[in-house]
Amino acid sequence: MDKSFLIFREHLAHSNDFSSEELDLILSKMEHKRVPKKTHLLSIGEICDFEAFVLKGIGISYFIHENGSKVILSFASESWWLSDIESFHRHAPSKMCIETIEEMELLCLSHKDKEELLQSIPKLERMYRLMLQNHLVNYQQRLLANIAHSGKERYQAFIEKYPDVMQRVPQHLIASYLGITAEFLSRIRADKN
Amino acid sequence: MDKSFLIFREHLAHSNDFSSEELDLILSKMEHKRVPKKTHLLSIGEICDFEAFVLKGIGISYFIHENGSKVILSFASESWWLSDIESFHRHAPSKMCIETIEEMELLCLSHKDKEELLQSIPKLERMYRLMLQNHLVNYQQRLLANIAHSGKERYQAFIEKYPDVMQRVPQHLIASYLGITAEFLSRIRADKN
DNA sequence: TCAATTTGTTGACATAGTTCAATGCTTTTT
DNA sequence: AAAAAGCATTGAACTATGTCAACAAATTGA
Repeated sequence: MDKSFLIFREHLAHSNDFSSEELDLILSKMEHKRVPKKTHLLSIGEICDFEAFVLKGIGISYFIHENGSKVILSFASESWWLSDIESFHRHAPSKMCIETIEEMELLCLSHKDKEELLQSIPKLERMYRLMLQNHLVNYQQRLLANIAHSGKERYQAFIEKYPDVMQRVPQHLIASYLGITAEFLSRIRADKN
Repeated sequence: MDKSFLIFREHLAHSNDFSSEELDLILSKMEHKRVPKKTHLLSIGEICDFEAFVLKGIGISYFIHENGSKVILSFASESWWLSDIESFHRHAPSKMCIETIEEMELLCLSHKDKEELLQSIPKLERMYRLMLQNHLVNYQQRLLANIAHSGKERYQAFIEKYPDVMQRVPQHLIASYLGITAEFLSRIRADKN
């Protein structure tokens, strides 16, 4: 077993009690991929057939605004998942793009393999449900922040919460994630207080 | 069996294949409640111990902004669920409020009963997972709209998507849901085109 | 190592959306 | 039926944020 898989085993073991055999079975279905930086993993209109656990590197998912600019939906670095949930589950053409920023190492699960795993390890269903719940709460809070807080406040909360991301991705992508323009973010940062 | 429960049976049967016995078991755990209008179901700091399926009426969940105003997180009318997922699952003090707007009829499930149901009907776990997925996609799209669309566009999308809600709740709450002020929504509506 | 591209900054101006205060209209309460 | 409370509208002034354009700095690539 590749040593780099450890981060994933730990991730699974963390909040769940899978047996060693179950962990092996899960891992056996996950395809280890190495992807160069600035590479598209999913384009608009394609059907997303992966749920990728990030072993290394950082990637983004984003929509394209009518005016052509990117709207960042999420960043995914080590121990996060990268996928278009909607497309993956409904087998529908994706409305978003996914691409790498740095070189990435991923563990990818296909829809078919995921269903098989869920059949053989019912406990997994629960893990996914809990994961989705946490995810959902995150989106709720982000929506709330976008409605109730200023650009500056959102920026400050962001660097507090994701200091590493701040270092690893270009500022204009963070601006987009925060729902402000790159220029405005630059001004916020230039502000003395 | 109360005839009004039918809407819930249909809801469950719709996308899932529960046996009649399973449906009965689920229903047996759900407490039927009638709640007058303008009634608090959950206040900040309380632990939310219900997931309520709406048989009738309409309610809201909202946060209180630092300046004292409400920020509406969601409306819930017939066939929707009303709960604070975060508080319910983590047994944590709630950061939001839930209250009725019209008189409501609810089917409430407690945390303990939910866990018991999940034990006896593993298929339920899957249903919840799928429900959460849809929910999540909704929040993603709403976040996206808040970042990428103007107040006017969001308003137009809203009346398109939830024409009934528009009729049933005061305008200023819809403004809050959309992330704009009541005054600005009024001006949008006054606009000729 | 030089050119090309991407990224970040700054200024001047434009605008979507807010704030506050006044007013009239409904709905609820008594 | 009157009073009170909540709700919607409007005007005027204000502010957070966007746009466009120019430029500087950093990174990448050949």
